[in-house]
Amino acid sequence: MDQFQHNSAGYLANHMARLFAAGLARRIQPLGLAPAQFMVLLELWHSDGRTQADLTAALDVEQATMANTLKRMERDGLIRRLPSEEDRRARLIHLTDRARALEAEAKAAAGAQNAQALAGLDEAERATFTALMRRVIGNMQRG
Amino acid sequence: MDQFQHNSAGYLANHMARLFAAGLARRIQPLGLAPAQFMVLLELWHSDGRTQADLTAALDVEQATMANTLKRMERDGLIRRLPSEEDRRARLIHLTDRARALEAEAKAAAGAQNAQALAGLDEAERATFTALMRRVIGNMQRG
DNA sequence: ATTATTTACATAGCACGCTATTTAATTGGA
DNA sequence: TCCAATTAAATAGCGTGCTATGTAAATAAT
Repeated sequence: MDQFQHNSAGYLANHMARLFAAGLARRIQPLGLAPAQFMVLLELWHSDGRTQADLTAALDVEQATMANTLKRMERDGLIRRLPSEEDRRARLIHLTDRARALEAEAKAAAGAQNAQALAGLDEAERATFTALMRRVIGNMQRG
Repeated sequence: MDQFQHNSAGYLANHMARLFAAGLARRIQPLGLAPAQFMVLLELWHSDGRTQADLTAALDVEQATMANTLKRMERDGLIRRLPSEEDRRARLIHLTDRARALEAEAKAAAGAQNAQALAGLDEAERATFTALMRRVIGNMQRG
């Protein structure tokens, strides 16, 4: 039936994620940021000077995905990589002044996107929604 | 805080959609299909011989995205494009025998992925979940 | 009828996700 | 100690999403 795709959780999840990404992209583009860069910045604003492996684990993406995102962030002047003292294979990721200066505005933009997405949902509905997403994520992670 | 990204609806939506896509990809790969191709096939199994513009609207992606997906599907022997009689700009998309033969197996694979994702959710929870996703999608579409 | 606009599709170029492979450094075991 | 296994990161190649442009056909407006 025609409803199969539009009713399936998988289709809705994909559609919803695309709309989230597009909305966030539109809002942070004036700051010179892309969505995946913003996620890395969230981690680094929280604690700077981490390894690529640490960021990879924190955001649950593949190592190669993170490596490419960091390459673009370095190109764009958002991070610098300094050799680690303890492990000569690793390079620690450090925010630039430019990236540090973007924190408030970027977080506000992301907050606005979340607010728009969740408009009309009361606190209980928001809690239910995120709890259900977490359960579904858990189901797919083990398996 | 560390919880910002992992608790935000946007992060969860992105994560969930990636897990859905990865699970579906793994399940339909033995059939020689990729996720976006499967979505197009769902539309064509339902009604064949449509225009690219029609498929674009049905799946709510950009025209260029659909054009590229259809190019790969043609390359992979899933579709053929026949000139439209009424409009010489348009080419109607037709399933090949190979694509037609994959319907049952591919739908079963997608159903299994959805079942895994929604395991442990009763009917009411599933209904709540999809209803909430639809509301959130609606919020982001208008604006 | 001619011109302007719209429509259908293709293409270029980019972001970001993935798998698979390679290189270099570190760690562990014989 | 020396060799094997592991670990950190880079790179290649691809799928799928996007915006921006270009081209040809169809439609609308003058």
